[in-house]
Amino acid sequence: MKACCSSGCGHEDQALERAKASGLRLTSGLRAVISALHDDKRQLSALELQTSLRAQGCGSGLPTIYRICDNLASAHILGRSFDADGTMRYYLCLCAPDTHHHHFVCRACGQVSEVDFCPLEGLAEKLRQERGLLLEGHHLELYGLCARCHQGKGTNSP
Amino acid sequence: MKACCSSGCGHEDQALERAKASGLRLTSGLRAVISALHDDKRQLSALELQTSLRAQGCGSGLPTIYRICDNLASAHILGRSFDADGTMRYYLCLCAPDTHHHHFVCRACGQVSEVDFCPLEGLAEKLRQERGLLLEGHHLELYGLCARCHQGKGTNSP
DNA sequence: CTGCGTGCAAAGTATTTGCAAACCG
DNA sequence: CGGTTTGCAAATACTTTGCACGCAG
Repeated sequence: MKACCSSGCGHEDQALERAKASGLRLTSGLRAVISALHDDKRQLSALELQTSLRAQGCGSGLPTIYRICDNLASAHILGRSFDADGTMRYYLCLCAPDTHHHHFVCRACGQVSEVDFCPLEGLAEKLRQERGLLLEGHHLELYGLCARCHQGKGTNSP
Repeated sequence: MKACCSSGCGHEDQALERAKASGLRLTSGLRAVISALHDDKRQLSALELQTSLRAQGCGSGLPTIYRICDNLASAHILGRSFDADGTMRYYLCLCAPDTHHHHFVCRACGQVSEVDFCPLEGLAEKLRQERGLLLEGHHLELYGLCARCHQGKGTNSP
């Protein structure tokens, strides 16, 4: 029983469709990467992805995994970030590529929730008036406890 | 004529004091790192720091620079972040260690301004009520054009 | 069939570690 | 003087690249 997004979950197929639309070939490695990131909703490093792919029976090497992820990131299907020790991590980006949104990372289970609004609404205006700073963008990552880890008081282990 | 913080600028001395208070020895390498980060207000990588130190006549090697920065970061005198290609960068953190604040990085000149308020005031409440997410912290980086690069329309080159 | 995607091996680059010598306090 | 800091060399870890082969479309 795979944990999924609450809704009927066409997310995985949707990601594959978008990959195809971007001109990528739907190879077994690519499918496995999307599937892995979809099931395990944490941000995964290349090494973790490889482990996960092996469990699916896909023996892709690290270079291949990096390349698949690069391709998917270029197509805005995956996002990339760096964790505290500088390791690159990938996550499935379900929102439309042009939708401004943020990520909430659970400190306990590592799961990532997408937050579809931006809490920095009036900030650009404020910074411009008070400091003369022209705000063009921002990078925001939220962390804490997700609903399950918080309410259940237990670890929502993946 | 060194560009400085507008005010009388005891920032450099203040950082050194804090380092001493944390039990660090005020060696020439440490002084040079603080001085470099103070003058050039961008976020610097270890390699850039080395170049800058050499200009000051300090020939410290990379491992030493990493160690100095580690020490200063542990004492909350430096902050660390990773740029888009995963390289570690250090910056002087002038606010008190327990003051919650953020950084605005100028896209043109690279200079970092500290923003001493937090634009995410009501967010924790909102996330908890609407999604059951318990927000414990966040990482926010703002980028755009600083006052000089914006108003002067020229590049405020360092 | 045609060329993108993959596998493997090897190269790079950034960062860390070990140990003896140098230095701060 | 005693323990922290440094220098150098070498190790480690992560990521990228080159090239021949295989598979998707």
